[in-house]
Amino acid sequence: MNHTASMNKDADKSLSKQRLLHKGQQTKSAIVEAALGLATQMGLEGLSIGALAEVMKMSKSGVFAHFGSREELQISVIREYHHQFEQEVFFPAMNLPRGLPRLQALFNNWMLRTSAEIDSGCLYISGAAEFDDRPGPVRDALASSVKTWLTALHRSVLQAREEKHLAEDTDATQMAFEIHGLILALHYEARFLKTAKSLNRAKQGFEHILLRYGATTLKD
Amino acid sequence: MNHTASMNKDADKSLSKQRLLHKGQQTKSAIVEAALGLATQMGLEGLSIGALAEVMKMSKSGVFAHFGSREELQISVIREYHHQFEQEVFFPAMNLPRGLPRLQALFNNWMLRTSAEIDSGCLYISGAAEFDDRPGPVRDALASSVKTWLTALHRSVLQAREEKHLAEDTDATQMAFEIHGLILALHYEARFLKTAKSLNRAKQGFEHILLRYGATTLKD
DNA sequence: TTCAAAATAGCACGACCGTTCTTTTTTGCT
DNA sequence: AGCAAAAAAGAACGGTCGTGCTATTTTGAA
Repeated sequence: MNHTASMNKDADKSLSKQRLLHKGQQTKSAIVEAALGLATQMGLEGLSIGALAEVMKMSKSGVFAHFGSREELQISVIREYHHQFEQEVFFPAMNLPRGLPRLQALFNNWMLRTSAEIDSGCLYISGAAEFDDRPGPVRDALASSVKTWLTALHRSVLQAREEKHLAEDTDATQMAFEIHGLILALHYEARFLKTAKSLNRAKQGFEHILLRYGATTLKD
Repeated sequence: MNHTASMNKDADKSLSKQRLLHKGQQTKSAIVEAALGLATQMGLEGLSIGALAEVMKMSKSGVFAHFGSREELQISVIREYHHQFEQEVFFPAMNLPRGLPRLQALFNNWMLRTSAEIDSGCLYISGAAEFDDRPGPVRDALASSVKTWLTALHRSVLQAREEKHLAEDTDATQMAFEIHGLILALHYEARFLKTAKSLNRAKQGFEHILLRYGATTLKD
Protein backbone atom coordinates (compact mmCIF):
# COMPACT_ATOMS: atom_id res chain seq x y z
CA MET A 1 0.00 0.00 0.00
CA ASN A 2 2.82 2.35 0.79
CA HIS A 3 5.21 3.83 -1.76
CA THR A 4 2.96 2.86 -4.66
CA ALA A 5 4.06 5.92 -6.60
CA SER A 6 7.78 5.19 -6.50
CA MET A 7 8.10 2.09 -8.65
CA ASN A 8 11.77 2.51 -9.22
CA LYS A 9 14.49 -0.07 -9.32
CA ASP A 10 14.59 -0.25 -5.51
CA ALA A 11 11.08 -1.63 -5.36
CA ASP A 12 12.05 -5.26 -4.91
CA LYS A 13 14.73 -4.56 -2.41
CA SER A 14 12.41 -2.32 -0.46
CA LEU A 15 9.74 -4.98 -0.57
CA SER A 16 11.95 -7.72 0.73
CA LYS A 17 13.27 -5.49 3.41
CA GLN A 18 10.02 -4.31 4.89
CA ARG A 19 7.54 -7.06 4.05
CA LEU A 20 9.06 -10.52 3.97
CA LEU A 21 11.77 -9.54 6.38
CA HIS A 22 15.14 -11.19 6.32
CA LYS A 23 15.53 -14.54 8.03
CA GLY A 24 17.11 -12.94 11.04
CA GLN A 25 14.13 -10.70 11.71
CA GLN A 26 11.72 -13.59 11.40
CA THR A 27 13.51 -15.77 13.91
CA LYS A 28 14.02 -12.80 16.19
CA SER A 29 10.27 -12.27 16.23
CA ALA A 30 9.74 -15.93 16.96
CA ILE A 31 12.28 -15.79 19.76
CA VAL A 32 10.62 -12.76 21.36
CA GLU A 33 7.28 -14.49 21.13
CA ALA A 34 8.62 -17.58 22.88
CA ALA A 35 10.45 -15.40 25.39
CA LEU A 36 7.22 -13.64 26.27
CA GLY A 37 5.65 -17.00 26.90
CA LEU A 38 8.46 -17.95 29.24
CA ALA A 39 8.53 -14.56 30.94
CA THR A 40 4.84 -14.60 31.79
CA GLN A 41 5.39 -17.94 33.49
CA MET A 42 8.78 -17.54 35.13
CA GLY A 43 8.94 -13.77 35.38
CA LEU A 44 11.31 -11.44 33.57
CA GLU A 45 14.06 -12.35 36.02
CA GLY A 46 13.42 -16.04 35.62
CA LEU A 47 13.71 -15.79 31.85
CA SER A 48 17.01 -17.43 30.94
CA ILE A 49 18.70 -17.59 27.57
CA GLY A 50 19.47 -21.27 27.99
CA ALA A 51 15.83 -22.22 28.57
CA LEU A 52 14.78 -19.97 25.73
CA ALA A 53 17.27 -21.61 23.39
CA GLU A 54 15.93 -25.01 24.31
CA VAL A 55 12.37 -23.97 23.51
CA MET A 56 13.53 -22.52 20.20
CA LYS A 57 15.70 -25.53 19.47
CA MET A 58 18.61 -23.22 18.90
CA SER A 59 22.00 -22.75 20.49
CA LYS A 60 22.39 -20.32 23.35
CA SER A 61 24.75 -18.15 21.36
CA GLY A 62 22.39 -18.20 18.37
CA VAL A 63 19.64 -16.75 20.51
CA PHE A 64 21.96 -14.39 22.31
CA ALA A 65 23.31 -12.84 19.11
CA HIS A 66 19.92 -11.34 18.30
CA PHE A 67 19.92 -9.18 21.39
CA GLY A 68 23.50 -8.64 22.53
CA SER A 69 22.50 -8.77 26.17
CA ARG A 70 19.94 -10.26 28.47
CA GLU A 71 18.63 -6.81 29.31
CA GLU A 72 17.92 -6.11 25.65
CA LEU A 73 16.02 -9.38 25.45
CA GLN A 74 13.94 -8.43 28.47
CA ILE A 75 13.17 -5.05 26.97
CA SER A 76 12.13 -6.68 23.70
CA VAL A 77 9.76 -8.89 25.65
CA ILE A 78 8.26 -5.87 27.37
CA ARG A 79 7.75 -4.17 24.02
CA GLU A 80 6.04 -7.26 22.66
CA TYR A 81 3.74 -7.42 25.67
CA HIS A 82 2.94 -3.73 25.28
CA HIS A 83 2.01 -4.35 21.66
CA GLN A 84 -0.25 -7.29 22.48
CA PHE A 85 -1.88 -5.34 25.28
CA GLU A 86 -2.61 -2.48 22.91
CA GLN A 87 -4.12 -4.79 20.32
CA GLU A 88 -6.28 -6.64 22.77
CA VAL A 89 -7.33 -4.00 25.28
CA PHE A 90 -6.80 -0.51 23.97
CA PHE A 91 -7.54 -0.43 20.25
CA PRO A 92 -10.85 -2.33 20.32
CA ALA A 93 -12.18 0.13 22.89
CA MET A 94 -11.18 3.07 20.71
CA ASN A 95 -13.84 2.06 18.23
CA LEU A 96 -16.52 2.90 20.75
CA PRO A 97 -17.80 6.46 21.30
CA ARG A 98 -15.92 8.60 23.80
CA GLY A 99 -17.22 8.69 27.32
CA LEU A 100 -18.78 5.94 29.33
CA PRO A 101 -19.05 3.33 26.55
CA ARG A 102 -15.35 3.56 25.82
CA LEU A 103 -14.40 3.56 29.50
CA GLN A 104 -16.54 0.52 30.13
CA ALA A 105 -14.96 -1.25 27.18
CA LEU A 106 -11.46 -0.41 28.39
CA PHE A 107 -12.16 -1.88 31.78
CA ASN A 108 -13.96 -4.87 30.36
CA ASN A 109 -11.17 -5.73 27.95
CA TRP A 110 -8.61 -5.22 30.66
CA MET A 111 -10.50 -7.39 33.06
CA LEU A 112 -11.04 -10.14 30.52
CA ARG A 113 -7.39 -10.16 29.58
CA THR A 114 -6.34 -10.27 33.23
CA SER A 115 -8.76 -13.08 33.78
CA ALA A 116 -7.40 -14.94 30.76
CA GLU A 117 -3.93 -14.34 32.15
CA ILE A 118 -4.72 -16.39 35.23
CA ASP A 119 -2.82 -19.22 33.61
CA SER A 120 -0.04 -17.22 31.99
CA GLY A 121 0.51 -14.24 34.26
CA CYS A 122 0.55 -10.50 33.69
CA LEU A 123 3.93 -9.01 32.92
CA TYR A 124 2.94 -5.56 34.16
CA ILE A 125 2.18 -6.99 37.59
CA SER A 126 4.91 -9.58 38.00
CA GLY A 127 7.41 -7.19 36.44
CA ALA A 128 6.46 -4.44 38.86
CA ALA A 129 7.14 -6.73 41.80
CA GLU A 130 10.48 -7.81 40.38
CA PHE A 131 11.79 -4.40 39.39
CA ASP A 132 10.21 -2.10 41.92
CA ASP A 133 13.55 -1.31 43.48
CA ARG A 134 15.94 -2.37 40.75
CA PRO A 135 16.77 0.72 38.68
CA GLY A 136 17.87 0.37 35.10
CA PRO A 137 16.63 0.27 31.52
CA VAL A 138 14.38 -2.74 32.09
CA ARG A 139 12.53 -1.05 34.89
CA ASP A 140 12.30 2.12 32.82
CA ALA A 141 10.80 0.28 29.85
CA LEU A 142 8.32 -1.47 32.08
CA ALA A 143 7.27 1.66 33.93
CA SER A 144 6.97 3.58 30.69
CA SER A 145 4.63 0.97 29.21
CA VAL A 146 2.48 0.84 32.30
CA LYS A 147 2.28 4.61 32.54
CA THR A 148 1.23 4.87 28.91
CA TRP A 149 -1.66 2.55 29.58
CA LEU A 150 -2.70 4.11 32.89
CA THR A 151 -2.60 7.53 31.26
CA ALA A 152 -4.90 6.30 28.51
CA LEU A 153 -7.29 5.01 31.15
CA HIS A 154 -7.12 8.32 32.98
CA ARG A 155 -7.80 10.21 29.76
CA SER A 156 -10.83 8.07 29.13
CA VAL A 157 -12.21 8.96 32.56
CA LEU A 158 -11.69 12.63 31.81
CA GLN A 159 -13.56 12.28 28.54
CA ALA A 160 -16.45 10.54 30.26
CA ARG A 161 -16.68 13.50 32.60
CA GLU A 162 -16.56 15.94 29.70
CA GLU A 163 -19.35 14.03 28.01
CA LYS A 164 -21.40 14.47 31.19
CA HIS A 165 -21.47 10.73 31.69
CA LEU A 166 -19.90 11.18 35.10
CA ALA A 167 -20.49 13.65 37.91
CA GLU A 168 -19.02 17.07 37.34
CA ASP A 169 -16.76 16.87 40.40
CA THR A 170 -15.36 13.46 39.49
CA ASP A 171 -11.74 13.10 40.58
CA ALA A 172 -10.39 11.29 37.52
CA THR A 173 -7.10 10.26 39.14
CA GLN A 174 -8.94 8.86 42.13
CA MET A 175 -11.34 6.93 39.95
CA ALA A 176 -8.51 5.49 37.87
CA PHE A 177 -6.72 4.47 41.08
CA GLU A 178 -9.76 2.58 42.31
CA ILE A 179 -10.23 0.86 38.95
CA HIS A 180 -6.58 -0.15 38.97
CA GLY A 181 -7.08 -1.66 42.40
CA LEU A 182 -9.90 -3.86 41.14
CA ILE A 183 -7.72 -5.31 38.42
CA LEU A 184 -4.87 -5.94 40.84
CA ALA A 185 -7.18 -7.64 43.31
CA LEU A 186 -8.62 -9.76 40.52
CA HIS A 187 -5.17 -10.85 39.45
CA TYR A 188 -3.99 -11.52 42.99
CA GLU A 189 -6.98 -13.47 44.22
CA ALA A 190 -7.66 -15.40 41.04
CA ARG A 191 -4.09 -16.24 40.07
CA PHE A 192 -2.36 -16.63 43.41
CA LEU A 193 -5.11 -17.56 45.83
CA LYS A 194 -7.25 -19.36 43.23
CA THR A 195 -10.30 -17.70 44.72
CA ALA A 196 -13.43 -18.53 42.77
CA LYS A 197 -15.77 -15.90 41.33
CA SER A 198 -13.09 -13.20 41.41
CA LEU A 199 -14.16 -12.04 37.98
CA ASN A 200 -17.61 -11.27 39.33
CA ARG A 201 -16.02 -9.41 42.24
CA ALA A 202 -14.20 -7.17 39.81
CA LYS A 203 -17.30 -6.62 37.70
CA GLN A 204 -19.37 -5.66 40.71
CA GLY A 205 -16.60 -3.44 42.02
CA PHE A 206 -16.63 -1.54 38.76
CA GLU A 207 -20.38 -1.05 39.00
CA HIS A 208 -19.91 0.34 42.48
CA ILE A 209 -17.32 2.78 41.19
CA LEU A 210 -19.59 3.86 38.35
CA LEU A 211 -22.41 4.50 40.80
CA ARG A 212 -20.12 6.44 43.09
CA TYR A 213 -18.99 8.74 40.32
CA GLY A 214 -22.54 9.28 39.15
CA ALA A 215 -22.59 7.37 35.90
CA THR A 216 -25.71 8.48 34.04
CA THR A 217 -25.83 5.49 31.71
CA LEU A 218 -26.07 2.16 33.43
CA LYS A 219 -24.97 -1.02 31.80
CA ASP A 220 -27.88 -3.07 30.44
CA MET B 1 6.93 -14.94 85.49
CA ASN B 2 6.28 -18.48 84.44
CA HIS B 3 7.06 -21.54 86.55
CA THR B 4 7.59 -19.47 89.69
CA ALA B 5 6.20 -22.28 91.80
CA SER B 6 8.56 -24.98 90.59
CA MET B 7 11.91 -23.83 91.90
CA ASN B 8 13.53 -27.18 91.58
CA LYS B 9 16.97 -28.05 90.33
CA ASP B 10 15.82 -27.82 86.70
CA ALA B 11 15.06 -24.13 87.02
CA ASP B 12 18.33 -22.91 85.58
CA LYS B 13 18.33 -25.38 82.75
CA SER B 14 14.75 -24.57 81.93
CA LEU B 15 15.52 -20.89 82.06
CA SER B 16 18.46 -21.12 79.76
CA LYS B 17 16.55 -23.28 77.35
CA GLN B 18 13.46 -21.20 76.92
CA ARG B 19 14.52 -17.68 77.79
CA LEU B 20 18.11 -17.03 76.89
CA LEU B 21 18.05 -19.61 74.14
CA HIS B 22 21.11 -21.49 73.07
CA LYS B 23 23.59 -19.75 70.87
CA GLY B 24 22.29 -21.55 67.82
CA GLN B 25 18.75 -20.30 68.24
CA GLN B 26 19.92 -16.77 68.75
CA THR B 27 21.95 -16.66 65.58
CA LYS B 28 19.21 -18.45 63.71
CA SER B 29 16.82 -15.70 64.70
CA ALA B 30 19.33 -13.09 63.61
CA ILE B 31 19.78 -14.87 60.29
CA VAL B 32 16.05 -15.01 59.65
CA GLU B 33 15.79 -11.34 60.47
CA ALA B 34 18.51 -10.46 58.01
CA ALA B 35 17.02 -12.84 55.46
CA LEU B 36 13.68 -11.07 55.71
CA GLY B 37 15.43 -7.80 55.02
CA LEU B 38 17.06 -9.25 51.93
CA ALA B 39 13.88 -10.98 50.78
CA THR B 40 11.78 -7.83 50.91
CA GLN B 41 14.33 -6.16 48.67
CA MET B 42 15.33 -8.93 46.26
CA GLY B 43 12.28 -11.14 46.55
CA LEU B 44 12.09 -14.62 47.99
CA GLU B 45 13.60 -16.04 44.81
CA GLY B 46 16.37 -13.48 44.81
CA LEU B 47 17.31 -14.39 48.35
CA SER B 48 20.61 -16.27 48.16
CA ILE B 49 22.50 -18.00 50.91
CA GLY B 50 25.78 -16.50 49.77
CA ALA B 51 24.50 -12.94 50.03
CA LEU B 52 22.89 -13.73 53.35
CA ALA B 53 26.15 -15.16 54.70
CA GLU B 54 27.96 -12.02 53.68
CA VAL B 55 25.47 -9.83 55.51
CA MET B 56 25.77 -12.04 58.58
CA LYS B 57 29.54 -12.20 58.27
CA MET B 58 29.31 -15.95 58.40
CA SER B 59 30.26 -18.75 56.07
CA LYS B 60 27.73 -20.06 53.58
CA SER B 61 27.71 -23.48 55.18
CA GLY B 62 27.34 -21.96 58.63
CA VAL B 63 24.17 -20.23 57.54
CA PHE B 64 22.96 -23.19 55.56
CA ALA B 65 23.26 -25.60 58.49
CA HIS B 66 20.51 -23.80 60.37
CA PHE B 67 17.92 -24.61 57.72
CA GLY B 68 19.03 -27.66 55.79
CA SER B 69 17.64 -26.31 52.55
CA ARG B 70 16.91 -23.06 50.81
CA GLU B 71 13.22 -23.79 50.85
CA GLU B 72 13.23 -24.12 54.62
CA LEU B 73 14.98 -20.76 54.83
CA GLN B 74 12.33 -19.17 52.63
CA ILE B 75 9.56 -20.65 54.74
CA SER B 76 11.23 -19.35 57.90
CA VAL B 77 11.29 -15.90 56.33
CA ILE B 78 7.60 -16.13 55.53
CA ARG B 79 6.83 -17.13 59.10
CA GLU B 80 8.84 -14.19 60.39
CA TYR B 81 6.98 -11.81 58.09
CA HIS B 82 3.67 -13.25 59.20
CA HIS B 83 4.64 -12.65 62.80
CA GLN B 84 5.66 -9.05 62.20
CA PHE B 85 2.49 -8.42 60.23
CA GLU B 86 0.40 -9.76 63.08
CA GLN B 87 2.20 -7.61 65.61
CA GLU B 88 1.95 -4.45 63.59
CA VAL B 89 -1.41 -4.72 61.85
CA PHE B 90 -3.64 -7.29 63.46
CA PHE B 91 -3.10 -7.24 67.22
CA PRO B 92 -3.27 -3.47 67.74
CA ALA B 93 -6.65 -3.39 66.00
CA MET B 94 -7.96 -6.17 68.23
CA ASN B 95 -7.83 -3.76 71.15
CA LEU B 96 -10.58 -1.70 69.59
CA PRO B 97 -14.28 -2.56 69.88
CA ARG B 98 -15.72 -4.94 67.32
CA GLY B 99 -17.37 -3.43 64.30
CA LEU B 100 -16.46 -0.33 62.38
CA PRO B 101 -13.73 0.93 64.74
CA ARG B 102 -11.83 -2.31 64.52
CA LEU B 103 -12.33 -2.57 60.77
CA GLN B 104 -11.09 0.96 60.26
CA ALA B 105 -8.07 0.24 62.42
CA LEU B 106 -7.28 -2.92 60.48
CA PHE B 107 -7.32 -1.04 57.21
CA ASN B 108 -5.43 1.89 58.61
CA ASN B 109 -2.66 -0.24 60.07
CA TRP B 110 -2.47 -2.25 56.88
CA MET B 111 -2.29 0.88 54.78
CA LEU B 112 0.34 2.48 56.94
CA ARG B 113 2.47 -0.62 56.89
CA THR B 114 2.15 -0.91 53.12
CA SER B 115 3.04 2.72 52.82
CA ALA B 116 6.06 2.21 55.07
CA GLU B 117 6.99 -0.75 52.92
CA ILE B 118 7.44 1.46 49.90
CA ASP B 119 11.16 1.27 50.54
CA SER B 120 11.37 -2.34 51.64
CA GLY B 121 8.63 -4.14 49.76
CA CYS B 122 5.74 -6.34 50.82
CA LEU B 123 6.46 -10.06 50.90
CA TYR B 124 2.81 -11.00 50.46
CA ILE B 125 2.69 -9.09 47.18
CA SER B 126 6.10 -9.81 45.70
CA GLY B 127 5.86 -13.41 46.87
CA ALA B 128 2.49 -13.85 45.21
CA ALA B 129 3.93 -12.69 41.91
CA GLU B 130 6.90 -15.03 42.23
CA PHE B 131 5.05 -18.14 43.32
CA ASP B 132 1.69 -17.78 41.65
CA ASP B 133 2.35 -20.74 39.41
CA ARG B 134 5.17 -22.48 41.24
CA PRO B 135 3.65 -25.18 43.43
CA GLY B 136 5.44 -26.39 46.52
CA PRO B 137 5.81 -25.82 50.24
CA VAL B 138 6.96 -22.21 49.87
CA ARG B 139 3.89 -21.25 47.91
CA ASP B 140 1.74 -23.12 50.40
CA ALA B 141 3.24 -21.29 53.36
CA LEU B 142 2.79 -17.97 51.64
CA ALA B 143 -0.80 -18.60 50.59
CA SER B 144 -1.65 -19.89 54.03
CA SER B 145 -0.34 -16.73 55.69
CA VAL B 146 -2.17 -14.45 53.27
CA LYS B 147 -5.40 -16.38 53.64
CA THR B 148 -5.19 -16.17 57.41
CA TRP B 149 -4.97 -12.43 57.19
CA LEU B 150 -7.66 -11.97 54.53
CA THR B 151 -9.96 -14.20 56.54
CA ALA B 152 -9.41 -12.02 59.60
CA LEU B 153 -10.30 -8.98 57.53
CA HIS B 154 -13.40 -10.69 56.20
CA ARG B 155 -14.43 -11.65 59.72
CA SER B 156 -14.08 -8.07 60.82
CA VAL B 157 -16.41 -6.95 58.03
CA LEU B 158 -18.96 -9.53 59.12
CA GLN B 159 -18.76 -8.27 62.68
CA ALA B 160 -19.28 -4.68 61.55
CA ARG B 161 -22.42 -5.80 59.77
CA GLU B 162 -23.59 -7.69 62.86
CA GLU B 163 -23.03 -4.59 64.93
CA LYS B 164 -25.27 -2.71 62.49
CA HIS B 165 -22.38 -0.49 61.52
CA LEU B 166 -22.84 -1.54 57.91
CA ALA B 167 -25.89 -2.05 55.73
CA GLU B 168 -27.78 -5.24 56.38
CA ASP B 169 -27.26 -6.55 52.84
CA THR B 170 -23.52 -5.92 52.85
CA ASP B 171 -21.64 -8.53 50.83
CA ALA B 172 -18.65 -9.04 53.12
CA THR B 173 -16.55 -10.93 50.58
CA GLN B 174 -17.14 -8.22 47.99
CA MET B 175 -16.23 -5.48 50.44
CA ALA B 176 -13.04 -7.28 51.48
CA PHE B 177 -12.14 -7.72 47.80
CA GLU B 178 -12.47 -4.01 47.15
CA ILE B 179 -10.43 -3.15 50.23
CA HIS B 180 -7.72 -5.55 49.13
CA GLY B 181 -7.66 -3.81 45.77
CA LEU B 182 -6.99 -0.46 47.40
CA ILE B 183 -3.96 -1.82 49.22
CA LEU B 184 -2.63 -3.46 46.08
CA ALA B 185 -3.07 -0.26 44.08
CA LEU B 186 -1.34 1.70 46.83
CA HIS B 187 1.61 -0.67 46.79
CA TYR B 188 1.83 -0.75 42.99
CA GLU B 189 1.55 2.95 42.35
CA ALA B 190 3.61 4.13 45.29
CA ARG B 191 6.40 1.56 45.16
CA PHE B 192 6.74 0.81 41.46
CA LEU B 193 5.45 3.93 39.74
CA LYS B 194 6.49 6.33 42.52
CA THR B 195 3.17 8.10 42.13
CA ALA B 196 2.75 10.84 44.70
CA LYS B 197 -0.21 11.08 47.06
CA SER B 198 -1.06 7.39 46.65
CA LEU B 199 -1.67 7.14 50.38
CA ASN B 200 -4.42 9.73 50.11
CA ARG B 201 -5.91 7.80 47.18
CA ALA B 202 -6.15 4.71 49.33
CA LYS B 203 -7.63 6.64 52.23
CA GLN B 204 -10.27 8.23 50.03
CA GLY B 205 -10.99 4.91 48.37
CA PHE B 206 -11.71 3.42 51.76
CA GLU B 207 -14.11 6.24 52.58
CA HIS B 208 -15.91 5.56 49.32
CA ILE B 209 -16.24 1.90 50.22
CA LEU B 210 -17.55 2.76 53.69
CA LEU B 211 -20.16 5.05 52.18
CA ARG B 212 -21.18 2.40 49.66
CA TYR B 213 -21.75 -0.17 52.34
CA GLY B 214 -23.71 2.24 54.46
CA ALA B 215 -21.31 2.89 57.31
CA THR B 216 -23.33 4.53 60.06
CA THR B 217 -20.35 5.95 61.91
CA LEU B 218 -18.23 8.31 59.88
CA LYS B 219 -14.63 8.94 60.66
CA ASP B 220 -14.06 12.21 62.45
C1' DT C 1 26.62 -19.95 -9.71
C1' DT C 2 29.48 -17.31 -6.99
C1' DC C 3 30.66 -14.87 -2.91
C1' DA C 4 30.36 -11.64 0.69
C1' DA C 5 27.41 -10.99 4.54
C1' DA C 6 24.33 -12.54 7.85
C1' DA C 7 22.89 -16.05 10.93
C1' DT C 8 23.83 -19.81 13.76
C1' DA C 9 26.59 -23.20 16.25
C1' DG C 10 30.30 -24.69 19.27
C1' DC C 11 33.19 -24.03 22.94
C1' DA C 12 35.18 -21.98 26.90
C1' DC C 13 35.41 -18.44 30.61
C1' DG C 14 34.44 -16.79 35.21
C1' DA C 15 30.85 -16.12 38.48
C1' DC C 16 27.44 -17.57 41.49
C1' DC C 17 24.22 -21.05 42.96
C1' DG C 18 22.57 -24.85 46.57
C1' DT C 19 24.40 -28.60 48.74
C1' DT C 20 27.63 -32.18 50.90
C1' DC C 21 31.44 -33.56 53.51
C1' DT C 22 35.18 -32.88 56.65
C1' DT C 23 37.58 -30.19 59.99
C1' DT C 24 37.94 -26.68 63.37
C1' DT C 25 36.08 -23.76 66.86
C1' DT C 26 32.86 -22.65 70.34
C1' DT C 27 29.61 -23.68 73.68
C1' DG C 28 27.76 -25.16 78.07
C1' DC C 29 26.95 -28.80 81.36
C1' DT C 30 29.43 -31.91 84.91
C1' DA D 1 38.96 -27.91 84.07
C1' DG D 2 37.50 -31.35 81.08
C1' DC D 3 34.71 -33.13 77.50
C1' DA D 4 31.00 -34.26 74.55
C1' DA D 5 27.89 -31.91 71.73
C1' DA D 6 26.68 -28.05 69.06
C1' DA D 7 27.94 -24.51 65.92
C1' DA D 8 30.61 -22.64 62.41
C1' DA D 9 34.10 -22.74 58.85
C1' DG D 10 36.43 -24.50 54.79
C1' DA D 11 36.75 -26.71 50.60
C1' DA D 12 34.84 -28.93 46.84
C1' DC D 13 30.98 -30.83 43.83
C1' DG D 14 27.98 -30.33 39.77
C1' DG D 15 25.01 -27.13 37.79
C1' DT D 16 23.32 -22.94 35.46
C1' DC D 17 24.02 -18.40 34.31
C1' DG D 18 25.40 -14.46 30.82
C1' DT D 19 28.80 -13.48 27.67
C1' DG D 20 32.86 -13.46 24.32
C1' DC D 21 35.36 -15.66 20.65
C1' DT D 22 35.91 -18.45 16.64
C1' DA D 23 34.23 -21.60 13.22
C1' DT D 24 30.56 -23.19 10.34
C1' DT D 25 26.37 -22.89 7.93
C1' DT D 26 22.85 -20.39 5.59
C1' DT D 27 21.11 -16.66 3.14
C1' DG D 28 20.19 -13.71 -0.74
C1' DA D 29 21.80 -10.42 -4.22
C1' DA D 30 24.95 -9.95 -8.37
